[in-house]
Amino acid sequence: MPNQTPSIEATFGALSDPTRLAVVAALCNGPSTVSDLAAPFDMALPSFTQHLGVLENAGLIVSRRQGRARVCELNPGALRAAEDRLAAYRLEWEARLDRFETHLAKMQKETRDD
Amino acid sequence: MPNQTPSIEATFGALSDPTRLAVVAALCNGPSTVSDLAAPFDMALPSFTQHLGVLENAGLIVSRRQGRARVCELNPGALRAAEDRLAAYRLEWEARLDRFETHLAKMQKETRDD
DNA sequence: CGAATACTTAGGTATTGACCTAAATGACTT
DNA sequence: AAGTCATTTAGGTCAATACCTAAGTATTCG
Repeated sequence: MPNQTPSIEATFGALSDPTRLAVVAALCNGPSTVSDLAAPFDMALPSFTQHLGVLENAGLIVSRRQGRARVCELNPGALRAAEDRLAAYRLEWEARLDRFETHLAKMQKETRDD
Repeated sequence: MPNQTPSIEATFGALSDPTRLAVVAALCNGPSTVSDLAAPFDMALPSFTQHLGVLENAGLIVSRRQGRARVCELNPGALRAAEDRLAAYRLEWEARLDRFETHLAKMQKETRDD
């Protein structure tokens, strides 16, 4: 069996390599076989399929056998999950900044009122 | 000198570790010193500061010396950059799906019209 | 069936990454 | 100036990752 719902760390880890990032970009244009995906890279095939394994374990791609080839496809759900996670951090930080600024404004007002 | 504008791979790599992800989460609540950040982790300090170094090289945090302590702070710009990159992939994929569905619909219509 | 195609499996090397301890620095405190 | 606190530097271990070559399996084609 492939894996459970992959951790967000695994997703980010999968995206932390230029080869794998390029594969994700390529798959934006639609599903593709392993060898078509591998063609642009100056890398032995077993090394390349290892990268595909990382992407698949991270849930970023799915694949199915089709005859003697294997077709890979992007899973936009995983992209969205990573995106949402980052947005949550950023929003939390921005909310804190807002609170801080409100607090500062109140302090200044109180100082004026003394 | 610290570094140039960090690559998106470096950013994702920095986010691919549970310790570092927890640091990012902690820094959402505001700036903090190295030892305050380190306190929750069962890890020697030099190991922990190595993680901070990875986050800083990736542009996810910035730090300044303050007396004998070092204060770290989140850089939401880097979060946003990573978020935008993921969104771009996802949107490209979704646009492709739309085109594909439009194409399918047209094919069906033409078949009916034969 | 035999040859070609599309991958996968097996197994090895070299670099990187995550941790550690011990010792050094730099900055306040008394 | 001596002591303490916050962090860094130095240097070493162990496991994981990124690659490789060679050989195997599965599928299609002639």
